[in-house]
Amino acid sequence: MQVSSISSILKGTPESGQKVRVQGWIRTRRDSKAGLSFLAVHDGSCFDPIQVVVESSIEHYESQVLKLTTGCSVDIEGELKPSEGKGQSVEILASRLEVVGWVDDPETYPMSPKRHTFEYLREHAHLRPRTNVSGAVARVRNCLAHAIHRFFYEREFLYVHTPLITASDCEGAGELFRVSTLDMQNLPRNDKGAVDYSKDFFGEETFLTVSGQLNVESYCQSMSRVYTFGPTFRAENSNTSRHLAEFWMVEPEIAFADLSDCADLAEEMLKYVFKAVLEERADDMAFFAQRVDKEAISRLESIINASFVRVDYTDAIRILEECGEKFEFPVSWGIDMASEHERYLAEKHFKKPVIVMNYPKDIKAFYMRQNDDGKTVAAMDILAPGIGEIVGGSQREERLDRLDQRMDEMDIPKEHLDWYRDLRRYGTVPHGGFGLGFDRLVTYVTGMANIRDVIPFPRTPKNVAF
RNA sequence: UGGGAAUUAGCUUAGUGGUAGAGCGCCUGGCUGUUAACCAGGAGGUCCUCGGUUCGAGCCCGAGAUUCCCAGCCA
Repeated sequence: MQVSSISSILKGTPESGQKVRVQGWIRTRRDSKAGLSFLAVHDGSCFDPIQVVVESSIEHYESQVLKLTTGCSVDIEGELKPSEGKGQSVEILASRLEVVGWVDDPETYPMSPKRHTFEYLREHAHLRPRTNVSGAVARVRNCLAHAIHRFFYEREFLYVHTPLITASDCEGAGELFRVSTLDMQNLPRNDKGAVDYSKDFFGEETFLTVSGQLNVESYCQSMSRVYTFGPTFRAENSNTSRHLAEFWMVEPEIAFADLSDCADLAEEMLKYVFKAVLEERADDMAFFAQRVDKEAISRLESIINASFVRVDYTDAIRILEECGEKFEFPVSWGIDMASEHERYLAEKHFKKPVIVMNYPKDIKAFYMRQNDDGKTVAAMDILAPGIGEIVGGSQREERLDRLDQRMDEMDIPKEHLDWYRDLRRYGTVPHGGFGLGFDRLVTYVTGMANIRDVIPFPRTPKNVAF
């Protein structure tokens, strides 16, 4: 007999009165000595489990059904019928129940049916998808990823698979993880005593990428509208609730575009995916609003229906200077804003996502386009309440002479970036894009407090156990 | 990487230098179309590790490990 997902059953297929078969795992078992057991069975297809009623007349009731505990896997057939109890509309009256896998020792089963701390769940990352919260996060994460691809596909963007291994170490986005096949116990040396990377796999030093942007720009210069969506790596010793050593980033790049076009794209994309998650994962979002963050749903609704605030860096600094708030780090034009400043703008002053534009050139990357004022570059950050920077983007410097000038000023070696400079030599166009921290997006949408709880197996300093 | 906090039963935790406590979970029994079920009973402890002070250390001191929070770096 064909297996139905619990999601499709709760949506009405098959209909009440028909035979159904489900496969899943026991969440809880409650017995009535009057001769019934109630099983909550889930299969991950939606937030809710389905209630299965098992009468004592079923085969192996005493020896098996009464021994079922949280986590056991089962294969059940029965009749779908309206529930006689409160709390669910339909339930399955079981006619056959097969225990596929038992739980060895119910007392020490780590996912016992009770509340667990997030720290505890992280230590059991392989079992935490069995919990309500991790399951809901997984479905929302999936929904967001799918919506992002859909958003770009509908707008004729090309999804480009940029490389994860790179020789460029000068993108200025942080410390890199080395990639090497050299024998660490016996490193080849050159005549100066330095490690001889010409003996390494690629014949030179290589690293895991910190961004796909430079590569995706190459495709942008032919395909017009492109994006990459993949893992990126930063070897920073960051110990915060919003940093990962391995995280996923969405990086669109558009040709014949300026900074304002980039900001428009980012805003449109965020609204699109917020709308998608509210429509497609209403069950999980209701759970987050109830148990994790009261504002989880209302926050997204209010953002969908309003424009993001756009403010020039120079004006943002003035707001901070004149607000009367005591900051740990003093505010003046030219500073790289600290968390407290970004939080003040997003959480207290504007109380919604803020797009800060046109930053001082000295605190931004070499590839960002210089503005005519000689002081700023066409860069933007989107600051989200509770998260901080969720998007960072810019219009890129499309003029080769200006790009070279910035590379010289910032001591960026050119030998690995001749190909990037070529893009300005042959049919250059104004273009730009942004990077969206996908895991930060999931954190923001769900209202979860820690980014380590929105990615299946978080990589942070001293943590690669799974 | 800096500053702070934490580590006691399967989990969450209380614990005042002198016999190790609770709630939940688990097991057993009772009760009930149950749904955070309820009632009664029971089992369950390397008090993070090493060293020190003390007649005596879960508690005081030192070192280490790990985790969390804040900050920095960023997405």
